[in-house]
Amino acid sequence: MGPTASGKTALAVELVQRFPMEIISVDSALVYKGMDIGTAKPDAELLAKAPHRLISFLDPSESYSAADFRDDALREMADITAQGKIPLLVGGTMLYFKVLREGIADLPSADEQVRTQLLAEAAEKGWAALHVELQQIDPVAAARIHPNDPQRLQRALEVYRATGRTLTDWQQQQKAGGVDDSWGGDAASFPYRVTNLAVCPPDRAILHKRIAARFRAMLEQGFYNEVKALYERGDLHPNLPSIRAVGYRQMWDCLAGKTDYAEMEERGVIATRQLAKRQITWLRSWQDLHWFDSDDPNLLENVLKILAVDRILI
RNA sequence: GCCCGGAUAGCUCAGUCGGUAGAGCAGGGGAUUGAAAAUCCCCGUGUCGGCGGUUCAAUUCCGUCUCCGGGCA
Repeated sequence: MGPTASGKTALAVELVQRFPMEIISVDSALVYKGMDIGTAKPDAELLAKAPHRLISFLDPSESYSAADFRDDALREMADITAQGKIPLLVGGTMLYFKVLREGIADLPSADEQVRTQLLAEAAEKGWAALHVELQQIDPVAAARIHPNDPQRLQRALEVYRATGRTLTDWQQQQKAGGVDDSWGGDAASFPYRVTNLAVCPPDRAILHKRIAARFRAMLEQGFYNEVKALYERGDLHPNLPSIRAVGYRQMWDCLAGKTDYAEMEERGVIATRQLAKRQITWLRSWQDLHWFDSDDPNLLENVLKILAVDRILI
């Protein structure tokens, strides 16, 4: 694990070349086809040396979810372990890591019809009114969800309208099932022992420099043309999860003539920094996490020590 | 050289009819259950350009200097 631009891929490639491991990507943007440069996806040469699972299998017009990821990742982990190898989960989408380990409530998936309806109601009455509505049907969720958080409000109401049961109901059922054990998860739901590793520069300023340098490198590698190709398809739009990804959203605005090139670069870098900050917030409260300095010359050696202690590698 | 307009938070600016000031952005902290690279919450003391003057009190008024725009020569 680690924030964006912290060197996760480089470390993973070193590990997978030396040991019987296989990489599973834990990244909500790498899943998309045709989104390579801006997601810092490993290039073909690197993928040949270090294959990644769960990348480049979804069209950018499609949505993916944490629950989808859990299913897919468990399937890949089973496949890798069946071959006598160790799954190496690498990425920066912390919710995916969390859901993989702890499980997720058996909620219905997104319902476009209900969402569209809720959006229309919000446009008419405002989200505050919908928050009041949620307070009446699910006061526990309403207390947790801020009235200004349309995404979560919409979801909580969607679950109720689609199933007649509240979000809180569903989540309590999950807890009763005992799948939220904090370390390894319940054995049936997540039958693995894990070692949690994070790479990150200890100094935020260093991470910021790496982010700016990498965004510039992406532009030099043809990021503009990559997004232009998506833009010109005509069926994609900025409300899709894919196009909302950091960098893509800013480039989209530039292609649409809303911002100029210089502003795109500035905003792209800013959005990346903000993403990194949120990722670090997740990691700070992560249990049993081993931290490593991205720039430590003995990084690999130190990681191997931990893997030995945890008896992942003997 | 002269005239006009600026100079206030890291940036862009608002404001104080004289009682030491606040927005947006950036930045920092936090939340996070089918969109999560998403979505949201909290956090604002800074020689109010320098120096003088008037005043009980000047960032505010006056003078002057410096710098930055723009105009006239």
